[in-house]
Amino acid sequence: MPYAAPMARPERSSEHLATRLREALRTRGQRWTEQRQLIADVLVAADGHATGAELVERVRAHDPAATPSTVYRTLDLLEELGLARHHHDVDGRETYHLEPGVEHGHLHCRSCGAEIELDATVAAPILAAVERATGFTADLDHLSLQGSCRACRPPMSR
Amino acid sequence: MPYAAPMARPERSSEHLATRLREALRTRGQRWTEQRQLIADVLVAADGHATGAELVERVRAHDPAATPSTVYRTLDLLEELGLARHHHDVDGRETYHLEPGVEHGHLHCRSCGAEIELDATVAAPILAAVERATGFTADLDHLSLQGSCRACRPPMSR
DNA sequence: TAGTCTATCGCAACTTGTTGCAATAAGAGG
DNA sequence: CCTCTTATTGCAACAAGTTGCGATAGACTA
Repeated sequence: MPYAAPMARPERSSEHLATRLREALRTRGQRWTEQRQLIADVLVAADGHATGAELVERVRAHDPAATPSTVYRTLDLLEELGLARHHHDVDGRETYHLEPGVEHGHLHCRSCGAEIELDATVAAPILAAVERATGFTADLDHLSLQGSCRACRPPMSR
Repeated sequence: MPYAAPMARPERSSEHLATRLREALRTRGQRWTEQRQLIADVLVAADGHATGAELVERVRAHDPAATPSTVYRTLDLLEELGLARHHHDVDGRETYHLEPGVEHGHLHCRSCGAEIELDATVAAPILAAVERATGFTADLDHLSLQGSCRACRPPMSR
């Protein structure tokens, strides 16, 4: 049994993101454009994680007229609408991913570079420990730890 | 009794950092320069936390000839020598602080903006919970959580 | 003190994002 | 289909860091 099993994800088809985006924009009096469709599609295609710069590059591959400012503004918008998230990776670069619908945290292994996602069930005892130790209610979505994963941890340390 | 008391810090005088830096540089065949002295002094004076840009600005206030590249390279060097640390704040900006000699993590309250430092004693049960839940050995130095502190948490939530 | 080796510095160009503003175009109404 | 309002876009300038390279200057030796 894996100790941090990949979580089951809700559907993530391009059509669904596009639809949700389109509806959210309508109700806010905002506009549906081809660029926004394209950016949503690219983000879907990048399913795992992608940095801002990577997304800009991929969007421009499809539509050279698109500018970084548009891409970043659209990503901000997706985030505002709760359809995507970003956090800053170890080098400070922005990393975007679709909002999986399920809150989750990240573990980053400094030896092998692995990124492990942490779902609410696995994280619950951790958040409970935070609360007991500090009185602080932490957001799972912003829980991002670095260290050594089980495979990389030197057997003798501690 | 505060739930996350400020930790007792070891001495942090400018002289001590400068001395440690000078010695570390010597043993590595590296050089002691006025700029490095100045940058170390500025970092000491900024005791709490300071962003990279703030440090650059303060260094240039004392020595307008200093360039950003030199400041950032020196900060990297201090980090390599274990004398300073940096992490990325909520906006992705680099925040530097002196290595306090004691590992610690950070809690950031999203309501009031408070930054709370978390020492090893307080954090121990949290790291233990991480290990139990995931098999992952986390670095306290990179533990950085966002959420609501005890004072800001809405009384009825959860 | 002078000479030598090479680490460090300043510069300039580049990367990753962000922001203000004028031009464009989405979408609603006639 | 045309018009009008204003959200969105592209542009250009800026902010925060990073990197390669030639010039400068520590620090060791004689």
